[in-house]
Amino acid sequence: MAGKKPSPERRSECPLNASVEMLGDRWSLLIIRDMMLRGFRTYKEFMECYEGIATNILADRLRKLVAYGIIRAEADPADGRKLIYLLTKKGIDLAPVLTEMVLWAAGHEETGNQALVRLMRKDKEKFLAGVREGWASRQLHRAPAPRG
Amino acid sequence: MAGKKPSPERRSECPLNASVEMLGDRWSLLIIRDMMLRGFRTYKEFMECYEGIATNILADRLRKLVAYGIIRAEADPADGRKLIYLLTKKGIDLAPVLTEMVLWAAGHEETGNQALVRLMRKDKEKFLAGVREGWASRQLHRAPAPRG
DNA sequence: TTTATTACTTGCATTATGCAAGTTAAATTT
DNA sequence: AAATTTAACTTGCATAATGCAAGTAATAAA
Repeated sequence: MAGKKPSPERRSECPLNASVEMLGDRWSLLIIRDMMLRGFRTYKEFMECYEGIATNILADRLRKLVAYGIIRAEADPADGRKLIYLLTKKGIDLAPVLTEMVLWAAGHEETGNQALVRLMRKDKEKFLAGVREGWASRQLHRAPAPRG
Repeated sequence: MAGKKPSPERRSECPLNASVEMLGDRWSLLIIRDMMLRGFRTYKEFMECYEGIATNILADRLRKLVAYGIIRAEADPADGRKLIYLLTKKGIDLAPVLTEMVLWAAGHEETGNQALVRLMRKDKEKFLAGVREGWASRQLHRAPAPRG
């Protein structure tokens, strides 16, 4: 198994705590949502996030997500200014977490994006398979995301 | 449907954002874990959380979780000093979220509590049914939690 | 009636977040 | 080729959240 790090200074060994320490803030999961469901891949695109993330926070979260192995960055061969951020396997594996969080909120709060919710509810497994294959964002949005 | 509140000032209508605004911090989900999986019900018990929550933060999070309708508090008829905190339906419905977060971390990080992880992996649906029926905490821990 | 317990609150230091402006390198326009 | 844009940040500073230690009020136990 490549990629299981011992992690030096966790508050506890609990796997939920590990998730919370990596993802338990107001922005990380929203960035992952924009990558997974909206096909966003560049800094500038992430700045267009509905919720209005601050630029220094975005830079910090991208750095941390890379450090955790949830996303990776590579240079755009077509444009030397751009970095392209991509979900790793570990990042794509967050799809079930995002899905359950969406379904929970949609079931208990007044929320929008009912198209997404319906898709998730109708066939959760199919939706997750779609995310793994990378078509979820194109399915749901204008999705300019070409394959990496 | 009782209990769907319009929520005045969300950063966006996205259901994931709604979840993140309610649960996206370093403590809320750990408190819910301790209620759901360890059978904790009082302030003093929550203070024993593995990760060492500060008392003012605990008070704040309990207040917010009550305000969100995720937990509720009732007086202990047997001891006037005690308040008993209980998960609502909305709170119990977080079981799939917690489960996926646990499985994700356990699959990608070095973590402990493998008994819990095995139970979740072996039969996720059965585990979730157990949480709903309230036996999960007794299954997994010393669990002094009698029924409410 | 004194001591303990429970569930907090308060005050203050530290850390994280948010906002506006500035920087660097690479591309595009003139 | 020079000037302007664009992309991806960084920096500085104000505000908010978190963490720590100590204190408080109500009830219960000794």
